[in-house]
Amino acid sequence: MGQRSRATTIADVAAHAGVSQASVSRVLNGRASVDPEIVQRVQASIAELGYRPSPTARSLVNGRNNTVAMVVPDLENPLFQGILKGLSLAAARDGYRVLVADTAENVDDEEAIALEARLRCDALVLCAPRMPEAELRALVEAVAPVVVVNRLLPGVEVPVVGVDYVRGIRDLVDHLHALGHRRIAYVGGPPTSASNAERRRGLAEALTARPDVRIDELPAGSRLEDGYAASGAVLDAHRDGCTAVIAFNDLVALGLMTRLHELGVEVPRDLSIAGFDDVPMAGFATPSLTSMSVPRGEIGAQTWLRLHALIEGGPVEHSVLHRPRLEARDSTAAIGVRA
Amino acid sequence: MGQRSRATTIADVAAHAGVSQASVSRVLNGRASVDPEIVQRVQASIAELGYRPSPTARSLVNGRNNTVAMVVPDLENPLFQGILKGLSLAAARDGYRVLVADTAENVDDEEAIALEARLRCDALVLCAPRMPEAELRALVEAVAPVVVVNRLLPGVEVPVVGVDYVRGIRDLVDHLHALGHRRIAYVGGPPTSASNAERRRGLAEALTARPDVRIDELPAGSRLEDGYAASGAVLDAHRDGCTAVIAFNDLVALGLMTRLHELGVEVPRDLSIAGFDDVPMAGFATPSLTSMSVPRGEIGAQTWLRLHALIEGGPVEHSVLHRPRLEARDSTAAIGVRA
DNA sequence: TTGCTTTGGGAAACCGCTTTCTTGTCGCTA
DNA sequence: TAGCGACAAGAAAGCGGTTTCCCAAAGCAA
Repeated sequence: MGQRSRATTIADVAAHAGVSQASVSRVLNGRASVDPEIVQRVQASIAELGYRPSPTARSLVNGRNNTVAMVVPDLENPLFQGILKGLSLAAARDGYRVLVADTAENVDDEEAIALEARLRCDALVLCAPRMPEAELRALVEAVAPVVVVNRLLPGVEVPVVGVDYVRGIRDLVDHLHALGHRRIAYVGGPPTSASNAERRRGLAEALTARPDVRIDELPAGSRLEDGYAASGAVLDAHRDGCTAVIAFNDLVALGLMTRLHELGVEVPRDLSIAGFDDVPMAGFATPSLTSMSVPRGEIGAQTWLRLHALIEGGPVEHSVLHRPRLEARDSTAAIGVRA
Repeated sequence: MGQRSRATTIADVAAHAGVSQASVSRVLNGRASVDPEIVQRVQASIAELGYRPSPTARSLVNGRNNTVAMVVPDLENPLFQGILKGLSLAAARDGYRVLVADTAENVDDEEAIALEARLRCDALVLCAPRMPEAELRALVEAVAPVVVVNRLLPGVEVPVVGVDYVRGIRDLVDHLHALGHRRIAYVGGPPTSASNAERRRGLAEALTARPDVRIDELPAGSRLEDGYAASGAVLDAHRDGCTAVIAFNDLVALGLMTRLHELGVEVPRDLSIAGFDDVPMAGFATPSLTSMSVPRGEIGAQTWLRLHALIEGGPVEHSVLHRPRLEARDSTAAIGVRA
């Protein structure tokens, strides 16, 4: 690419070394047995001319890029960042690069962006796609090889890597239950979020397993502001008997705690609060926030593993859901005297 | 790319429409005057066959990719994430995609990664490169067109987009000075960080401008843990007369505040604390954290502006340093009774 | 020595486009 | 009616590699 003045090509090298292009190519790719003397000459010429093969030309003939694209709804989401980092590092080890495509939460653009990205890459990672399930099924069909992250897609021949939110939430409810809590408020995430739906399924399962628990659902969102704004509803629930809160994620939990602190509600004495994701800040909140830890980088690495296998046509490792790990900290405590 | 079974090519379209490849290409690119009837036929064939031109083949002949790479020391750094997001959205508007290359803070790999990335792209963004200045100068020469972010490079023909840390720190010192603080502790960042050096220059300038101020430098780092761990040194400085702290960034400030809270030091009554970067959490800390706000997305957008101009060979907008905006919050207050 | 199989390496085809070059057709003027 | 210029569209030449195909030389057995 680019406007460097006439980069040296394989033809230049061939001429300089007095051999054919084919031989240079063979040397370059370590093909067949080439006369050691020719290898020498070619390598010398390459070094002298500072020759670097054009990846584009190679792509054209090889039909592959050594590039994959990650399509993501919002690059600023810490979860996706961690996944991107893990993916990009793992891919780099295999000589692949990662292209990012931010759909800016624009559901209608998702498909077009994915298709376009696929044209430039050997494979795709669809990160938490927002589109309706039917469309998604058609899309993954069209853009294979592809790995879907953080969105379940039952009965489809596509590896899915994600978080077992159902299990995570159940574990979290168990934790609170063990602390004596029976009335729990769930401060929910964006209504369109698939992972929010998973969390709610977890709540439903937990209810079935523990009939003595009651859960109040309060709508909120996914950001600090949303948690902050949900404080009113939470306090209502509290007055109504809730002793613990599960927030959609840590940001919501932190925002909520901030507001509760302002209002003089003491956590965990008056109210236990738990988040999800275990963002770095969770351990540094006051009080430190109980959360479910999600291995972000690991998810990225696992994603690459599957994508790579798919690209190489090797055996496809199957889907995997990472079970979040409970990080019990100070924001949840045994139920005690109520304010 | 990819293993789809023999994608349709321009030749297929030409055959199907009964015209030459050249005509199809002309239709595709809106070139010259083509018989409207042929345009019709070609477009019909394209639609019917579901033809999409190969970006790779186009790249080969056009000598460009419509892709740029962003080389970054650590994708998990919130600052770089914001820049990446801004860059990628702005570039997308012009039909460009962004490739990410994480050097994992590995200084020795930076050059190789940058050169390799440049081979696949039309241009490069070097984000806070860690390498020594001499090498960097040689590198930017080699990989042009390039824009450097968050690292000053005086006297070089390369656009630099960044943050005016010097000015930001001076403004912050002014803020504290206005509140009556004269003894300030600076909890510094990583020794190799160029932006840390800039901040220190800001401190030096502030001292010159305000001879009545004294600043104690304490080494720390860039993360929550580093701030947490720096509490001992900060308390020493406090006992020694410091009434305010400027932290390398918000994470350090937040980590420090967490520890101080644990130790019963009250902010801002006993000690004023200010951070830098204005991460989302800053406004939600307890007390809310005074910080210098940096327009992350805007930096990304500005970077694209320059890169695009460079690629197109248009007039190069020159370097720009964004002056951080003071977000005065509750963690800094007028000097008062000391604990 | 002859004849056959290896084997190394060059010529050329090809990947899927864009663009130049060339040809053929049409319309116009003399 | 012949002749010239415009112009639309096809043929073909790249872009920079890889790979097939083929030939010449070498190695070996008979």
